Amino acid sequence: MVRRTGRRPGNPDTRDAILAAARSAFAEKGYDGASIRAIATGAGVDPALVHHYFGTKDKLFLAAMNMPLDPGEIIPEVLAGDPEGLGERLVRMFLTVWDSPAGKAGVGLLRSAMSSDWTARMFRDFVVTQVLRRVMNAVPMPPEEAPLRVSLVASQLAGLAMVRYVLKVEPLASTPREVLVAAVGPTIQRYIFGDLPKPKAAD
Amino acid sequence: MVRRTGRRPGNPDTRDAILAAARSAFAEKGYDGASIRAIATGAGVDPALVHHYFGTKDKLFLAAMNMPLDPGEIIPEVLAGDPEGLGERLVRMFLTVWDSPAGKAGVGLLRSAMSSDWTARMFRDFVVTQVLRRVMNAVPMPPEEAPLRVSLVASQLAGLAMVRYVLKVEPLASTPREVLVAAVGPTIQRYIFGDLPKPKAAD
DNA sequence: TCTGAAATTCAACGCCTGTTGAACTCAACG
DNA sequence: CGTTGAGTTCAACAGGCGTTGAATTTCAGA
Repeated sequence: MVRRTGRRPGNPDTRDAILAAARSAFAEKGYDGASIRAIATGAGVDPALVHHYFGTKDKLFLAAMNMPLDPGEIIPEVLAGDPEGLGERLVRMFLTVWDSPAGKAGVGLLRSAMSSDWTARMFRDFVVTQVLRRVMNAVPMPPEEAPLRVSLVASQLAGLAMVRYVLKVEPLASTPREVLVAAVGPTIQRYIFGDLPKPKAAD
Repeated sequence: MVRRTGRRPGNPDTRDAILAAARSAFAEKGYDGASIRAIATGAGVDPALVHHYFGTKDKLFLAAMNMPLDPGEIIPEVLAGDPEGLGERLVRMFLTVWDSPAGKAGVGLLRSAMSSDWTARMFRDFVVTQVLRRVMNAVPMPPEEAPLRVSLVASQLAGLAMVRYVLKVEPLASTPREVLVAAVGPTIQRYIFGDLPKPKAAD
Protein backbone atom coordinates (compact mmCIF):
# COMPACT_ATOMS: atom_id res chain seq x y z
CA MET A 1 0.00 0.00 0.00
CA VAL A 2 1.57 3.24 -1.11
CA ARG A 3 0.50 6.15 1.05
CA ARG A 4 1.64 9.35 -0.63
CA THR A 5 1.89 12.33 1.64
CA GLY A 6 1.91 16.01 0.83
CA ARG A 7 -0.51 18.18 -1.04
CA ARG A 8 -2.16 15.83 -3.43
CA PRO A 9 -5.03 17.18 -5.45
CA GLY A 10 -4.42 20.89 -4.89
CA ASN A 11 -6.22 22.81 -7.59
CA PRO A 12 -7.04 20.65 -10.58
CA ASP A 13 -9.10 23.39 -12.23
CA THR A 14 -6.00 24.78 -13.88
CA ARG A 15 -5.40 21.58 -15.78
CA ASP A 16 -8.79 21.86 -17.40
CA ALA A 17 -8.31 25.57 -17.99
CA ILE A 18 -5.12 24.79 -19.89
CA LEU A 19 -6.88 22.09 -21.87
CA ALA A 20 -9.69 24.46 -22.79
CA ALA A 21 -7.30 27.21 -23.81
CA ALA A 22 -5.30 24.69 -25.83
CA ARG A 23 -8.39 23.45 -27.63
CA SER A 24 -9.51 26.90 -28.62
CA ALA A 25 -5.99 27.94 -29.63
CA PHE A 26 -5.45 24.83 -31.75
CA ALA A 27 -8.88 25.34 -33.29
CA GLU A 28 -8.15 28.91 -34.29
CA LYS A 29 -4.53 28.63 -35.32
CA GLY A 30 -3.77 24.99 -36.02
CA TYR A 31 -0.96 23.03 -34.46
CA ASP A 32 1.95 25.14 -35.63
CA GLY A 33 0.21 28.47 -35.26
CA ALA A 34 -0.80 27.93 -31.66
CA SER A 35 2.02 28.64 -29.22
CA ILE A 36 2.40 27.21 -25.75
CA ARG A 37 3.01 30.72 -24.50
CA ALA A 38 -0.27 31.95 -25.94
CA ILE A 39 -2.12 28.95 -24.52
CA ALA A 40 -0.62 29.58 -21.11
CA THR A 41 -1.58 33.24 -21.26
CA GLY A 42 -5.08 32.28 -22.31
CA ALA A 43 -5.34 30.06 -19.25
CA GLY A 44 -3.85 32.76 -17.01
CA VAL A 45 -0.87 30.58 -16.24
CA ASP A 46 2.87 30.36 -16.70
CA PRO A 47 4.10 28.51 -19.82
CA ALA A 48 6.22 26.25 -17.67
CA LEU A 49 3.11 24.96 -15.96
CA VAL A 50 1.86 23.64 -19.26
CA HIS A 51 4.97 21.53 -19.52
CA HIS A 52 4.61 20.48 -15.94
CA TYR A 53 1.22 18.98 -16.73
CA PHE A 54 1.52 17.76 -20.28
CA GLY A 55 5.19 17.47 -21.14
CA THR A 56 5.77 18.32 -24.78
CA LYS A 57 3.54 20.25 -27.13
CA ASP A 58 2.68 17.04 -28.97
CA LYS A 59 1.23 15.45 -25.88
CA LEU A 60 -0.74 18.59 -25.10
CA PHE A 61 -2.20 18.49 -28.60
CA LEU A 62 -3.18 14.87 -28.22
CA ALA A 63 -4.68 15.51 -24.80
CA ALA A 64 -6.63 18.47 -26.14
CA MET A 65 -7.99 16.64 -29.16
CA ASN A 66 -8.71 13.22 -27.74
CA MET A 67 -11.37 14.32 -25.35
CA PRO A 68 -14.14 16.16 -27.14
CA LEU A 69 -15.31 13.58 -29.65
CA ASP A 70 -16.29 10.00 -29.13
CA PRO A 71 -17.28 8.37 -32.40
CA GLY A 72 -18.10 5.18 -30.59
CA GLU A 73 -21.31 6.70 -29.32
CA ILE A 74 -22.86 8.55 -32.20
CA ILE A 75 -22.02 6.32 -35.13
CA PRO A 76 -24.05 3.27 -34.14
CA GLU A 77 -27.00 5.55 -33.54
CA VAL A 78 -26.79 6.75 -37.12
CA LEU A 79 -26.30 3.32 -38.61
CA ALA A 80 -29.40 1.94 -36.95
CA GLY A 81 -32.57 2.36 -38.97
CA ASP A 82 -33.64 1.78 -42.51
CA PRO A 83 -30.85 1.79 -45.10
CA GLU A 84 -32.91 4.04 -47.33
CA GLY A 85 -32.38 7.15 -45.24
CA LEU A 86 -28.82 6.32 -44.21
CA GLY A 87 -27.21 8.94 -46.45
CA GLU A 88 -29.33 11.74 -45.11
CA ARG A 89 -28.89 10.63 -41.52
CA LEU A 90 -25.13 10.54 -41.98
CA VAL A 91 -25.03 14.07 -43.37
CA ARG A 92 -27.33 15.33 -40.64
CA MET A 93 -25.22 13.78 -37.91
CA PHE A 94 -22.08 15.13 -39.49
CA LEU A 95 -23.34 18.69 -39.70
CA THR A 96 -24.80 18.55 -36.21
CA VAL A 97 -21.50 17.51 -34.72
CA TRP A 98 -19.65 20.23 -36.58
CA ASP A 99 -22.15 22.87 -35.54
CA SER A 100 -21.78 21.89 -31.90
CA PRO A 101 -19.01 23.26 -29.66
CA ALA A 102 -17.14 20.01 -30.11
CA GLY A 103 -16.95 20.91 -33.77
CA LYS A 104 -14.64 23.81 -32.98
CA ALA A 105 -11.99 21.33 -31.96
CA GLY A 106 -12.62 19.56 -35.22
CA VAL A 107 -11.75 22.70 -37.11
CA GLY A 108 -8.43 22.68 -35.29
CA LEU A 109 -7.85 19.05 -36.16
CA LEU A 110 -8.67 19.70 -39.79
CA ARG A 111 -6.38 22.73 -39.92
CA SER A 112 -3.55 20.90 -38.25
CA ALA A 113 -4.02 17.87 -40.43
CA MET A 114 -3.05 19.97 -43.41
CA SER A 115 0.08 21.61 -42.03
CA SER A 116 2.45 19.10 -40.53
CA ASP A 117 2.94 15.54 -41.68
CA TRP A 118 2.50 13.75 -38.42
CA THR A 119 -0.77 15.50 -37.68
CA ALA A 120 -1.97 14.49 -41.13
CA ARG A 121 -1.03 10.91 -40.43
CA MET A 122 -2.68 11.07 -37.04
CA PHE A 123 -5.86 12.58 -38.40
CA ARG A 124 -6.01 10.05 -41.21
CA ASP A 125 -5.48 7.13 -38.88
CA PHE A 126 -8.06 8.48 -36.48
CA VAL A 127 -10.66 8.86 -39.17
CA VAL A 128 -9.84 5.55 -40.81
CA THR A 129 -9.77 3.42 -37.70
CA GLN A 130 -12.38 5.18 -35.59
CA VAL A 131 -14.92 6.24 -38.15
CA LEU A 132 -14.62 4.63 -41.55
CA ARG A 133 -13.92 1.15 -40.25
CA ARG A 134 -16.97 1.24 -38.01
CA VAL A 135 -19.16 2.34 -40.86
CA MET A 136 -17.66 -0.34 -43.11
CA ASN A 137 -18.34 -3.10 -40.66
CA ALA A 138 -21.88 -2.04 -39.92
CA VAL A 139 -23.14 -1.57 -43.46
CA PRO A 140 -23.53 -4.66 -45.67
CA MET A 141 -21.18 -4.19 -48.62
CA PRO A 142 -19.07 -6.43 -50.81
CA PRO A 143 -15.74 -6.33 -48.98
CA GLU A 144 -13.88 -5.51 -52.16
CA GLU A 145 -15.82 -2.38 -52.90
CA ALA A 146 -16.17 -1.22 -49.34
CA PRO A 147 -12.93 0.74 -48.94
CA LEU A 148 -13.44 2.78 -52.09
CA ARG A 149 -17.08 3.48 -51.23
CA VAL A 150 -16.15 4.62 -47.77
CA SER A 151 -13.32 6.79 -49.13
CA LEU A 152 -15.75 8.49 -51.46
CA VAL A 153 -18.09 9.21 -48.58
CA ALA A 154 -15.17 10.62 -46.63
CA SER A 155 -14.15 12.85 -49.51
CA GLN A 156 -17.60 14.42 -49.79
CA LEU A 157 -17.93 14.95 -46.07
CA ALA A 158 -14.40 16.29 -45.68
CA GLY A 159 -15.00 18.71 -48.52
CA LEU A 160 -18.22 19.84 -46.91
CA ALA A 161 -16.45 20.51 -43.61
CA MET A 162 -13.63 22.31 -45.30
CA VAL A 163 -15.75 24.57 -47.47
CA ARG A 164 -18.39 25.26 -44.84
CA TYR A 165 -16.41 25.47 -41.59
CA VAL A 166 -12.82 26.30 -42.45
CA LEU A 167 -12.89 28.30 -45.66
CA LYS A 168 -16.44 29.53 -45.01
CA VAL A 169 -17.37 29.81 -48.67
CA GLU A 170 -20.75 31.40 -49.22
CA PRO A 171 -23.53 30.54 -49.65
CA LEU A 172 -22.66 27.09 -48.37
CA ALA A 173 -21.39 28.39 -45.06
CA SER A 174 -24.78 29.77 -44.09
CA THR A 175 -27.08 27.34 -45.85
CA PRO A 176 -29.56 25.74 -43.41
CA ARG A 177 -28.57 22.31 -42.29
CA GLU A 178 -31.61 20.52 -43.67
CA VAL A 179 -31.10 21.96 -47.13
CA LEU A 180 -27.65 20.44 -47.20
CA VAL A 181 -28.98 17.18 -45.82
CA ALA A 182 -31.38 16.96 -48.73
CA ALA A 183 -28.75 18.02 -51.25
CA VAL A 184 -25.81 15.91 -50.14
CA GLY A 185 -27.64 12.96 -48.62
CA PRO A 186 -28.37 11.30 -51.97
CA THR A 187 -24.70 11.58 -52.91
CA ILE A 188 -23.69 9.65 -49.81
CA GLN A 189 -26.49 7.18 -50.43
CA ARG A 190 -25.22 6.53 -53.93
CA TYR A 191 -21.61 6.15 -52.80
CA ILE A 192 -22.67 3.50 -50.32
CA PHE A 193 -25.33 1.57 -52.21
CA GLY A 194 -25.30 2.81 -55.80
CA ASP A 195 -23.57 1.47 -58.88
CA LEU A 196 -19.84 1.83 -58.97
CA PRO A 197 -17.40 1.24 -61.82
CA LYS A 198 -15.55 -2.03 -61.61
CA PRO A 199 -11.88 -1.53 -60.77
CA LYS A 200 -10.22 -3.14 -63.75
CA ALA A 201 -6.92 -4.89 -63.45
CA ALA A 202 -5.85 -4.15 -67.01
CA ASP A 203 -5.38 -0.53 -68.16
CA MET B 1 15.61 59.24 -71.10
CA VAL B 2 17.10 57.24 -68.32
CA ARG B 3 20.09 55.31 -69.49
CA ARG B 4 21.07 52.87 -66.83
CA THR B 5 24.63 51.82 -66.87
CA GLY B 6 26.34 49.03 -65.02
CA ARG B 7 25.80 45.32 -64.98
CA ARG B 8 22.25 44.88 -66.11
CA PRO B 9 21.17 41.35 -66.93
CA GLY B 10 23.71 39.45 -64.93
CA ASN B 11 22.31 36.04 -64.07
CA PRO B 12 18.53 36.05 -63.95
CA ASP B 13 18.34 32.28 -63.60
CA THR B 14 18.56 32.68 -59.87
CA ARG B 15 15.21 34.39 -59.71
CA ASP B 16 13.54 31.39 -61.25
CA ALA B 17 15.55 29.04 -59.08
CA ILE B 18 14.23 30.84 -56.02
CA LEU B 19 10.71 30.69 -57.37
CA ALA B 20 11.00 26.97 -58.01
CA ALA B 21 12.46 26.31 -54.57
CA ALA B 22 9.71 28.42 -53.02
CA ARG B 23 6.99 26.54 -54.86
CA SER B 24 8.26 23.16 -53.76
CA ALA B 25 8.84 24.34 -50.20
CA PHE B 26 5.38 25.87 -49.93
CA ALA B 27 3.90 22.72 -51.41
CA GLU B 28 5.59 20.45 -48.90
CA LYS B 29 5.33 22.56 -45.77
CA GLY B 30 2.60 25.12 -46.33
CA TYR B 31 3.01 28.83 -45.88
CA ASP B 32 4.07 28.89 -42.25
CA GLY B 33 6.16 25.77 -42.37
CA ALA B 34 8.29 26.90 -45.27
CA SER B 35 11.09 29.22 -44.18
CA ILE B 36 12.84 31.78 -46.32
CA ARG B 37 16.13 30.37 -45.16
CA ALA B 38 15.22 26.88 -46.32
CA ILE B 39 14.01 28.23 -49.65
CA ALA B 40 17.24 30.15 -50.09
CA THR B 41 19.29 27.07 -49.27
CA GLY B 42 17.24 25.03 -51.69
CA ALA B 43 18.04 27.54 -54.40
CA GLY B 44 21.71 27.64 -53.41
CA VAL B 45 21.47 31.25 -52.47
CA ASP B 46 21.66 33.62 -49.52
CA PRO B 47 18.39 34.37 -47.69
CA ALA B 48 18.92 38.07 -48.19
CA LEU B 49 18.80 37.61 -51.94
CA VAL B 50 15.26 36.35 -51.65
CA HIS B 51 14.27 39.61 -50.04
CA HIS B 52 16.21 41.50 -52.66
CA TYR B 53 14.03 39.98 -55.36
CA PHE B 54 10.66 39.55 -53.74
CA GLY B 55 10.53 41.77 -50.68
CA THR B 56 8.47 40.14 -47.96
CA LYS B 57 7.55 36.50 -47.56
CA ASP B 58 3.97 37.30 -48.52
CA LYS B 59 4.97 38.63 -51.89
CA LEU B 60 7.19 35.64 -52.50
CA PHE B 61 4.26 33.36 -51.76
CA LEU B 62 2.02 35.22 -54.15
CA ALA B 63 4.69 35.22 -56.84
CA ALA B 64 5.23 31.50 -56.37
CA MET B 65 1.54 30.61 -56.48
CA ASN B 66 0.24 32.96 -59.13
CA MET B 67 2.21 31.52 -61.97
CA PRO B 68 1.55 27.83 -62.30
CA LEU B 69 -2.19 27.73 -62.88
CA ASP B 70 -4.34 29.61 -65.33
CA PRO B 71 -8.00 28.68 -64.97
CA GLY B 72 -8.90 30.96 -67.84
CA GLU B 73 -7.55 28.42 -70.29
CA ILE B 74 -8.78 25.06 -69.15
CA ILE B 75 -12.23 25.86 -67.85
CA PRO B 76 -13.83 26.93 -71.13
CA GLU B 77 -12.45 23.78 -72.70
CA VAL B 78 -14.30 21.70 -70.15
CA LEU B 79 -17.53 23.63 -70.38
CA ALA B 80 -17.76 23.19 -74.13
CA GLY B 81 -19.56 20.05 -75.24
CA ASP B 82 -22.76 18.30 -74.32
CA PRO B 83 -24.17 19.04 -70.87
CA GLU B 84 -24.74 15.37 -70.31
CA GLY B 85 -21.10 14.54 -69.74
CA LEU B 86 -20.21 17.78 -68.01
CA GLY B 87 -19.88 16.22 -64.56
CA GLU B 88 -17.46 13.59 -65.70
CA ARG B 89 -15.44 16.05 -67.76
CA LEU B 90 -15.15 18.34 -64.77
CA VAL B 91 -13.89 15.58 -62.52
CA ARG B 92 -11.46 14.37 -65.18
CA MET B 93 -10.07 17.87 -65.70
CA PHE B 94 -9.80 18.37 -61.97
CA LEU B 95 -7.87 15.17 -61.37
CA THR B 96 -5.65 15.73 -64.38
CA VAL B 97 -4.61 19.14 -63.14
CA TRP B 98 -3.89 17.83 -59.68
CA ASP B 99 -1.89 14.92 -61.02
CA SER B 100 0.24 17.27 -63.10
CA PRO B 101 3.30 19.06 -61.73
CA ALA B 102 1.22 22.20 -61.39
CA GLY B 103 -0.88 20.27 -58.90
CA LYS B 104 2.01 20.18 -56.46
CA ALA B 105 1.66 23.94 -56.07
CA GLY B 106 -2.01 23.36 -55.47
CA VAL B 107 -1.22 21.11 -52.54
CA GLY B 108 0.75 24.00 -51.08
CA LEU B 109 -2.12 26.36 -51.62
CA LEU B 110 -4.56 23.97 -50.02
CA ARG B 111 -2.29 23.40 -47.06
CA SER B 112 -1.70 27.10 -46.60
CA ALA B 113 -5.36 27.87 -46.99
CA MET B 114 -6.02 25.92 -43.81
CA SER B 115 -3.36 27.45 -41.59
CA SER B 116 -3.38 31.22 -41.67
CA ASP B 117 -6.45 33.37 -42.12
CA TRP B 118 -5.29 35.58 -44.93
CA THR B 119 -4.22 32.62 -47.05
CA ALA B 120 -7.63 31.11 -46.48
CA ARG B 121 -9.26 34.32 -47.62
CA MET B 122 -6.95 34.50 -50.58
CA PHE B 123 -7.59 30.93 -51.58
CA ARG B 124 -11.33 31.33 -51.22
CA ASP B 125 -11.39 34.51 -53.26
CA PHE B 126 -9.21 32.94 -55.91
CA VAL B 127 -11.44 29.93 -56.24
CA VAL B 128 -14.66 31.94 -56.10
CA THR B 129 -13.71 34.62 -58.60
CA GLN B 130 -11.49 32.64 -60.93
CA VAL B 131 -13.18 29.26 -61.02
CA LEU B 132 -16.68 29.13 -59.61
CA ARG B 133 -17.84 32.35 -61.20
CA ARG B 134 -16.69 31.23 -64.63
CA VAL B 135 -18.51 27.97 -64.28
CA MET B 136 -21.62 29.74 -63.03
CA ASN B 137 -21.71 32.11 -65.97
CA ALA B 138 -21.14 29.44 -68.55
CA VAL B 139 -23.69 26.88 -67.39
CA PRO B 140 -27.39 27.72 -67.74
CA MET B 141 -28.84 27.73 -64.26
CA PRO B 142 -31.54 29.66 -62.43
CA PRO B 143 -29.52 32.48 -60.89
CA GLU B 144 -31.00 31.87 -57.48
CA GLU B 145 -29.88 28.29 -57.24
CA ALA B 146 -26.55 28.75 -58.95
CA PRO B 147 -24.40 29.76 -55.96
CA LEU B 148 -25.51 26.84 -53.85
CA ARG B 149 -25.08 24.38 -56.70
CA VAL B 150 -21.60 25.65 -57.41
CA SER B 151 -20.70 25.52 -53.72
CA LEU B 152 -21.77 21.91 -53.57
CA VAL B 153 -19.60 21.09 -56.55
CA ALA B 154 -16.71 22.86 -54.87
CA SER B 155 -17.20 20.91 -51.67
CA GLN B 156 -17.05 17.54 -53.42
CA LEU B 157 -14.00 18.50 -55.46
CA ALA B 158 -12.20 20.09 -52.51
CA GLY B 159 -12.83 16.98 -50.45
CA LEU B 160 -11.52 14.82 -53.24
CA ALA B 161 -8.32 16.85 -53.44
CA MET B 162 -7.89 16.84 -49.70
CA VAL B 163 -8.42 13.13 -49.19
CA ARG B 164 -6.51 12.04 -52.28
CA TYR B 165 -3.62 14.49 -52.48
CA VAL B 166 -3.05 15.93 -49.02
CA LEU B 167 -4.15 13.29 -46.55
CA LYS B 168 -3.53 10.47 -49.01
CA VAL B 169 -6.21 8.21 -47.62
CA GLU B 170 -6.24 4.78 -49.19
CA PRO B 171 -7.58 3.38 -51.36
CA LEU B 172 -8.74 6.67 -52.80
CA ALA B 173 -5.20 8.00 -53.11
CA SER B 174 -4.21 5.31 -55.58
CA THR B 175 -7.51 4.68 -57.33
CA PRO B 176 -7.18 5.10 -61.11
CA ARG B 177 -8.39 8.41 -62.38
CA GLU B 178 -11.12 7.03 -64.61
CA VAL B 179 -12.67 5.02 -61.80
CA LEU B 180 -13.07 8.21 -59.83
CA VAL B 181 -14.41 10.01 -62.87
CA ALA B 182 -17.14 7.41 -63.16
CA ALA B 183 -17.83 7.41 -59.44
CA VAL B 184 -17.85 11.14 -58.72
CA GLY B 185 -18.96 12.46 -62.09
CA PRO B 186 -22.65 11.71 -61.49
CA THR B 187 -22.49 13.53 -58.16
CA ILE B 188 -21.25 16.68 -59.86
CA GLN B 189 -23.81 16.23 -62.60
CA ARG B 190 -26.58 16.04 -60.04
CA TYR B 191 -25.33 19.08 -58.14
CA ILE B 192 -25.40 21.12 -61.33
CA PHE B 193 -28.55 19.90 -63.06
CA GLY B 194 -30.40 17.64 -60.63
CA ASP B 195 -33.22 18.38 -58.24
CA LEU B 196 -32.40 20.52 -55.28
CA PRO B 197 -34.43 21.33 -52.20
CA LYS B 198 -36.05 24.74 -52.26
CA PRO B 199 -34.43 27.09 -49.76
CA LYS B 200 -37.40 27.95 -47.60
CA ALA B 201 -37.73 31.33 -45.97
CA ALA B 202 -39.73 30.03 -43.04
CA ASP B 203 -38.22 27.46 -40.68
C1' DT C 1 3.57 22.16 14.16
C1' DC C 2 6.61 20.40 11.15
C1' DT C 3 7.51 18.06 6.72
C1' DG C 4 7.45 17.25 2.21
C1' DA C 5 5.25 16.95 -2.07
C1' DA C 6 2.45 19.19 -5.39
C1' DA C 7 1.30 23.63 -7.73
C1' DT C 8 3.19 27.46 -9.59
C1' DT C 9 6.44 30.90 -11.07
C1' DC C 10 11.00 33.11 -12.66
C1' DA C 11 14.70 33.44 -15.43
C1' DA C 12 17.26 31.71 -18.71
C1' DC C 13 19.13 28.63 -22.52
C1' DG C 14 19.57 27.67 -27.47
C1' DC C 15 17.38 27.73 -31.68
C1' DC C 16 14.99 29.43 -35.63
C1' DT C 17 12.48 33.03 -37.68
C1' DG C 18 11.80 37.40 -41.05
C1' DT C 19 14.15 41.30 -42.06
C1' DT C 20 17.78 44.87 -42.67
C1' DG C 21 21.83 47.51 -44.18
C1' DA C 22 26.34 47.63 -45.25
C1' DA C 23 29.82 45.46 -48.00
C1' DC C 24 31.81 43.09 -52.10
C1' DT C 25 31.95 41.40 -57.17
C1' DC C 26 31.76 42.24 -61.65
C1' DA C 27 29.83 43.05 -66.41
C1' DA C 28 28.55 46.95 -69.23
C1' DC C 29 28.57 51.61 -70.46
C1' DG C 30 30.62 56.52 -71.12
C1' DC D 1 40.10 53.63 -67.68
C1' DG D 2 36.54 54.73 -64.17
C1' DT D 3 31.90 54.92 -62.88
C1' DT D 4 27.65 52.69 -62.18
C1' DG D 5 24.38 49.72 -60.60
C1' DA D 6 22.58 44.99 -60.50
C1' DG D 7 23.74 40.50 -58.37
C1' DT D 8 25.16 38.59 -54.32
C1' DT D 9 26.84 37.81 -49.73
C1' DC D 10 27.91 38.65 -44.63
C1' DA D 11 26.77 39.73 -40.23
C1' DA D 12 23.65 41.21 -37.27
C1' DC D 13 19.18 42.76 -35.22
C1' DA D 14 15.01 41.86 -32.58
C1' DG D 15 11.64 38.73 -31.51
C1' DG D 16 9.16 34.35 -30.94
C1' DC D 17 9.56 29.63 -30.11
C1' DG D 18 9.77 25.03 -27.02
C1' DT D 19 11.94 23.64 -23.21
C1' DT D 20 14.45 23.36 -18.72
C1' DG D 21 15.87 23.64 -13.82
C1' DA D 22 15.87 26.01 -9.80
C1' DA D 23 13.16 28.69 -6.62
C1' DT D 24 8.94 29.75 -4.33
C1' DT D 25 4.36 29.29 -2.54
C1' DT D 26 0.64 26.41 -0.80
C1' DC D 27 -1.42 22.99 1.54
C1' DA D 28 -2.46 17.85 3.17
C1' DG D 29 -0.79 14.50 6.17
C1' DA D 30 2.26 12.85 10.34
